[in-house]
Amino acid sequence: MAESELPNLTTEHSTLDAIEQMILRISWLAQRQFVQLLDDDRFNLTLTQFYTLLHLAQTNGECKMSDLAEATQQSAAALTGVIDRLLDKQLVERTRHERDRRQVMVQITARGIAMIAAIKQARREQIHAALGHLPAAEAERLLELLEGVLAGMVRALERSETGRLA
Amino acid sequence: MAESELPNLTTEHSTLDAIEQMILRISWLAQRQFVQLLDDDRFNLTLTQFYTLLHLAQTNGECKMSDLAEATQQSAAALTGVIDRLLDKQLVERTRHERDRRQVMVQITARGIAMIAAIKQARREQIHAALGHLPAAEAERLLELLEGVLAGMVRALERSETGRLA
DNA sequence: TGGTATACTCAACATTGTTGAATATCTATA
DNA sequence: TATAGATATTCAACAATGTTGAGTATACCA
Repeated sequence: MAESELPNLTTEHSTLDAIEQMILRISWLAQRQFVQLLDDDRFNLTLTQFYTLLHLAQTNGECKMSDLAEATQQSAAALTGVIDRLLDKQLVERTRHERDRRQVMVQITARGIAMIAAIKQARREQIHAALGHLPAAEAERLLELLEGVLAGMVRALERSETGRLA
Repeated sequence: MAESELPNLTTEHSTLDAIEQMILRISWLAQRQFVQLLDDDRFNLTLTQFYTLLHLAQTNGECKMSDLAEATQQSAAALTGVIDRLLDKQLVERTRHERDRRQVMVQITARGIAMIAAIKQARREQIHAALGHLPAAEAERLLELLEGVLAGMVRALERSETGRLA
């Protein structure tokens, strides 16, 4: 399917090129599928809001705005607006750092934690529908390989960022 | 929808859960990385513009607005604006269907084709930077597994769409 | 001919993203 | 202790995308 619709722009493409196409298509589909889920009346979150809230759920306690911006790959200015809307939904709280009054600290609320848990459960059902047929051994192997992919992408992203941000 | 075939959630789903997390994170990073690339002065495209142009490159000749909207998962109203901007950049042309004057046909220009080719080449270099370290055998195995993932996701998405769209 | 379906655009609005300026606060130095 | 500069964040103005619903033009059918 993927191979046949590639308009062979160069002579040959390697396994890596095929993996690239696959990752692009899986990313597109995964996000679309997930956006569909988040749009449900129970959640009513955007993708950006979810990723931001997820990071807050994963870091116990408070999180500095600038750290959160870096972790979720957003500019500080963009994050301000996202947090505004999460605040409206009472999913996070915003306070000032006690000693350094410049810093704004964000913390997830109990309601936010419940929201993330509910989304994860729904997502779990979705992923089982998509991948439940995979034999356990294959799943293990896939996980290992994906860990390698993620590590490689993080490194590549960090390298390209030092060239533009720092 | 997923309830009927819901595998027992109480037992042993840690690997699939981990894969789910991994796919979410990789999707997020892959998209961000790609957006960064498209933002380059050479291209200056958004993700939506790219996917729209890509589909036009893959379908030789003209494409109906409504077909293009469905293929790229956008509403007709949203697509109108996207095509407006691709038109400004002289990457596509817009004409009317000769017989059915209601239909608007879009076609990629030579300049658009060159743009897609250049982006694919740059993307190829990016993926090599991220995954070039993978041994060939691992890459082959990863590709096979990703094909399975993609097939599962397409099936799951089709099932969930028939329940809401059709 | 009239009525309805189809194909698309437009208008109004929300969210996200960018950049650069503004504000508040901390820190180091003379 | 001033004060200059660095740091952390927000704000303002704008662009792109997305949604819904209304409007316009065209096709088709009875």
